[in-house]
Amino acid sequence: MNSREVKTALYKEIATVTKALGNPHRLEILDLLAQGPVPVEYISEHINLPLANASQHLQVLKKANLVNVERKGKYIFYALSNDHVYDVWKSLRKLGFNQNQEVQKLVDEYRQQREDLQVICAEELIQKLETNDIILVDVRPDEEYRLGHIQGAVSIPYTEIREYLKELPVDKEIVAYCRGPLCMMADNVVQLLNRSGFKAYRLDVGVPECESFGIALEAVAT
Amino acid sequence: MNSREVKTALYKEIATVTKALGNPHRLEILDLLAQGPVPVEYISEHINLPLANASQHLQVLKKANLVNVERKGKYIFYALSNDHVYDVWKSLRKLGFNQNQEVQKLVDEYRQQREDLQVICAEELIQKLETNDIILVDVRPDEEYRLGHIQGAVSIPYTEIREYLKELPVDKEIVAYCRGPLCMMADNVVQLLNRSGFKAYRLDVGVPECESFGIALEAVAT
DNA sequence: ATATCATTCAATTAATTTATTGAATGAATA
DNA sequence: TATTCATTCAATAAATTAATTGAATGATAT
Repeated sequence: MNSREVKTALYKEIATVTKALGNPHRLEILDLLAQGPVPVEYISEHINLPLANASQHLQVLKKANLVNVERKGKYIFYALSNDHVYDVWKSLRKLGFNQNQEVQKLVDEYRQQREDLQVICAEELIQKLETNDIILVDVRPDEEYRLGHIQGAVSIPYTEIREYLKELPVDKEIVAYCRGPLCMMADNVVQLLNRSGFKAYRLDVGVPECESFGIALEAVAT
Repeated sequence: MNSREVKTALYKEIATVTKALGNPHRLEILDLLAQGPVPVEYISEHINLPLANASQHLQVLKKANLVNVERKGKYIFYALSNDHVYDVWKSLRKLGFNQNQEVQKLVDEYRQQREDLQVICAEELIQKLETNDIILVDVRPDEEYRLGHIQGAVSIPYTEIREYLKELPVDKEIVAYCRGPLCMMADNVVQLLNRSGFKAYRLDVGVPECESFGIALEAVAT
């Protein structure tokens, strides 16, 4: 095997993995799996994809070694096979945001309620946690909260936020977070909270990035 | 536009960019463009791809905003549109190496002459440059050397190394480098040098990564 | 042991991607 | 202004990918 042949084979191999990533549904699956291992059914429901279809895409990811499979009782749980996978997704996301005006426009349009939407970064959260007495709210589905959430956060799924409006203290700042930059669950919650008289912020990173910023996580023991 | 529609559009946009990356030839083009802006013809020759085919792939990259186009005289130069593109390629490369045993096997097999191949990392190069009196050799094609190389390096394209064997001093250590981890030009040179009685190493990073390790680059004024 | 049911498979169709060929463009130089 | 030639376009055929449907697995738990 000469150098040209090795090179051809190398790029082919890496392109195979890249191809497995090059599908909107599969990217969304990875973004969801970054929250923690979940069964096929959960994926199918949460990203609005027929079950057989979700399974098929998972097979593609599995063949590319991007996900791990583990059976627990009745369900088969899929998980990202390691941190490199999320790293790639992060850099793809960043590239998409910076290269593609379409992407930026989409997010900007959806977040045009920016007067109501104050975003804070990881460092600001750490500072607020140290100096202020804030309430940290995890607005993802409860399943994902249980798999892992920021230390001290309470779980209020975005679908249930209205029921908690009366219970939340108006005199404390509230920081809401969700899956990550492309996730809009926190946006909606923060908007509603601010319009209801609270002082609320959204965290600009999601649970998967937290540890790299020195934000400790914890999980609900099962 | 509701949240589901925004999400679908977002993932679709990012998947479009990812798809543009998901082809072996296009990945190799990006790896080459990371060395500096070159015309279509240069790409076609160096990655062994018919001209019309190379052009076609470049159009795909262009449509995805991954490359910039600039005419200079007779030639049209293509370049990576920004650092994010190389970041993605880097993380894909890392993922490919870690996930895919095929990739590792390929590189290992090609480098099975490991007795002859001592690899040093960026930090070790910096140390050697400070303490020892070494010779740093850029073994890429001269065009790429001129576009940018490590400060103080001399250009000895790997195709011409045999002609320089007599001129190189046997009493100094030699460090050779090339395009990056997937590039084998330095491997071949280092192997030949060591078998010819020199003390030679290969640098494990390429020119594009150098600056992030604090290794200064310089270019030949045109 | 068997019924349940979460998941995968299989087969079809439609859509997209790729390589190849030769012709067309169009900017730059003489 | 004409000619050169680097690059792109266009058209075709082959190969790959994706969605859909309903049937088939096969491990779990009763």
